[in-house]
Amino acid sequence: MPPTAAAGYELDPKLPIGAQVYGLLKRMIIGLVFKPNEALSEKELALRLGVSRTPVREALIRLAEETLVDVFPQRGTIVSPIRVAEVMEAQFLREALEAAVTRRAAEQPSAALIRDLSRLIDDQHHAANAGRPEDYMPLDEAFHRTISEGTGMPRSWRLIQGVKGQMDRVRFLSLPNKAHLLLLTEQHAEIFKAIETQDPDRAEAAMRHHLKEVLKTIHELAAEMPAIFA
Amino acid sequence: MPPTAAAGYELDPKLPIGAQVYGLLKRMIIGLVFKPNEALSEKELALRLGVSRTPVREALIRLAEETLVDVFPQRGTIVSPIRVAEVMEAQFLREALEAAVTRRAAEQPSAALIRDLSRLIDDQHHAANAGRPEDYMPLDEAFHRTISEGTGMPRSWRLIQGVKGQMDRVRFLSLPNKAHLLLLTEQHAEIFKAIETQDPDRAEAAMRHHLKEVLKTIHELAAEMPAIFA
DNA sequence: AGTGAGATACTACCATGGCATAAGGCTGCG
DNA sequence: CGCAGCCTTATGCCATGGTAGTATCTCACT
Repeated sequence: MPPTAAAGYELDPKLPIGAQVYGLLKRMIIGLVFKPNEALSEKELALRLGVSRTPVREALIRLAEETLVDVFPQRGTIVSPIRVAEVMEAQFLREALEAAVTRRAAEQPSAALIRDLSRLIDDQHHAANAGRPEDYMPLDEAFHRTISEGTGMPRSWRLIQGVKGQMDRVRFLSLPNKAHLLLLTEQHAEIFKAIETQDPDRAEAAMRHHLKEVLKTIHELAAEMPAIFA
Repeated sequence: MPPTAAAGYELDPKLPIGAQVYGLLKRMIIGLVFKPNEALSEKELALRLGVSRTPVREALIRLAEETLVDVFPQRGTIVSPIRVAEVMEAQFLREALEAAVTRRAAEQPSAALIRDLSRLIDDQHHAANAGRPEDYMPLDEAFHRTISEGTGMPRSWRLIQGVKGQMDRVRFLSLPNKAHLLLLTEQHAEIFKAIETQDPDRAEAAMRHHLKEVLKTIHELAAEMPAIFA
């Protein structure tokens, strides 16, 4: 999880500042530290992060491309509201991409891919039983990233990540419980088995089914908390 | 050397400079005005375009995300070489996205979509018979964009555009002749008919077949002119 | 002649300052 | 009392200067 809004932004001056600011702001937006419709000022962010406005601006431009912020020229920048239509489109695009990649993975899985996925599922099983979502989420992310990158498609993961932000923000609204984490792990295992046994149809179907889990919560949440939706 | 670059590439000071520089550089890279592996200096580009280095830098960052340029921190920026593996991945991702969108379009096509596509195909037929590729390319682009945006998925077009650059650069190497333009139009018409008659399977298949046309030329070209490939 | 170390010249990177523009409040008039 | 127009204030946008880092070139030394 990101540091809180109040304290502890530790930026490493040795690494490119712009990229760090981007990652930090993105995590804070997804983690709802910055709420939808909240104003984000270049000047104020730069002040609070202890950097100049240039890298902040670069980060905001990148976030705007992912529609996590809305930039109004000469007026201001706000955290974008959660627009149901956009979340649905993101879901659709992610499913299209990840289903295709998973199918490809199942066609010719490398030994390294099998090994990495297997290990990740073990770790997920432990984290799920511990019941701590904050430990689980990075493992979930790693699972999906590994399928893309382990199949020789690094760019597909970057595209998926770009659309995923909208969905993650919704997901963050509902803290999954232990049972839910175990269910997710079970679905991951199913995807893995299909890849391992080189069954593309089954792998694609399992991935599509898995991704639809997120969708289920959206409509419930939209009804519960309409304030932060567009 | 004049303060502005080659004629026809001038910038409107009233519009956001950064976005204009991005579009201009992208067109020049795809159009091979800037050759693969050619060095691009922030300072020199700014000088030639008559703007400051800041918007040039912003444009280069965006182009780097599309892997049209490679930025080496503190060293320099070059036009990325045409990497066959990247072109193949771009092709794969584009097909996954556009096949899904086309299927969706065929499920519930709006009247406006039918009308717009129909008109575009007429225009393409005329441009193809005239045999001028430079007139045809914008129409081709519009056809694909219209399917995405006319189906309520504006973001899908942005993703497609992001990966398309790599492929367009390859396509630019082989000037299509009149027969080829007519073939493309025929394929567009087939996609259109499938959408119009609400036949998702046929629409998706037609789009996949259409997109594979580009692939055919890649390997031939890679053999012909290995110099500009990675 | 070959090699290594240092100076140099280049790069992208970040900081800062001035600018134009648009929203919102205030004032004066109807 | 209501509305229109000005003005203040804040914003993002662009220009420019300084900094740190890297490759190359030079020259001394082996």
